[in-house]
Amino acid sequence: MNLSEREWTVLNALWKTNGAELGELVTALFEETKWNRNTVLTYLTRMEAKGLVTIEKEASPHIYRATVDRESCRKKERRSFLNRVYKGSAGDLIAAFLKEEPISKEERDQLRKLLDDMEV
Amino acid sequence: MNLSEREWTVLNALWKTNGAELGELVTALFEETKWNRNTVLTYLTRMEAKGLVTIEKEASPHIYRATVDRESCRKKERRSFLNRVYKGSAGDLIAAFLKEEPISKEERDQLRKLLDDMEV
DNA sequence: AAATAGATACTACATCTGTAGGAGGATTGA
DNA sequence: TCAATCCTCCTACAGATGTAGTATCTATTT
Repeated sequence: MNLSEREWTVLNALWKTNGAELGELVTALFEETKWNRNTVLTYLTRMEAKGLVTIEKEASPHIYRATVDRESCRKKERRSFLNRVYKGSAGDLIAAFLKEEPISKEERDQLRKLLDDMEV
Repeated sequence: MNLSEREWTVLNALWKTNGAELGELVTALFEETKWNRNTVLTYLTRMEAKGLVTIEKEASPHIYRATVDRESCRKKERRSFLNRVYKGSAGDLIAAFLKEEPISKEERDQLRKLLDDMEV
């Protein structure tokens, strides 16, 4: 299954920590989202049921951690985005981001290098 | 609101036409999705309620058209994807696609040109 | 010990999504 | 003209999502 918007938000918070208590997560998320504490708890519980999160229940307070890793979630999301929105045309996709988003000099050089490495 | 996966599928079909009848859409979508005719109709109806589609009801059979244009939908989706998955880091996003997706020589040249044009 | 603040569990509820089924009118091909 | 198709409308229903409220238990602070 694809992650929902909110699940991404929760996971982004979890990935910053190496296991966190509810209170920490609530605080960390509050600024961005204004979520109620129980809202966060509901997300965590549901995400545990889906296998996205583990809850260490022996600890008190419980410790919450992501069980999925960021890069593989990103990868799935890239696939989905590419096919859904660009019908698989990565060139168009990249060009659109390039035109629209500010990219630093260093990043540009790095991207050029990636392109050049493909010329073999 | 973001478009759902299925809404993208329907819109992709609509954008290929310049107004289509239900039967045409059902046929066009069937190969990819195997959707039941009424499923398609439900999507179209709901999408009309959301303002994504217009239904020309004077015509019989009705004519269905997208009211949103592809590029602006793509743009919204890019924003959403970039922030959700890459927290705004376009460089990382582009690098990931570059590394992973096959890009033709022509596209590479075009992307290089885009990069070079930014060097001013 | 009583009040307070956190944490957890359980429940709730409106929407949105995905996926049709059935009824009834319109069209058309035999 | 009668059956076979389409088309549109209306209804349904389960599961996912977004967002908490309540009740309870447990440390902690006064």
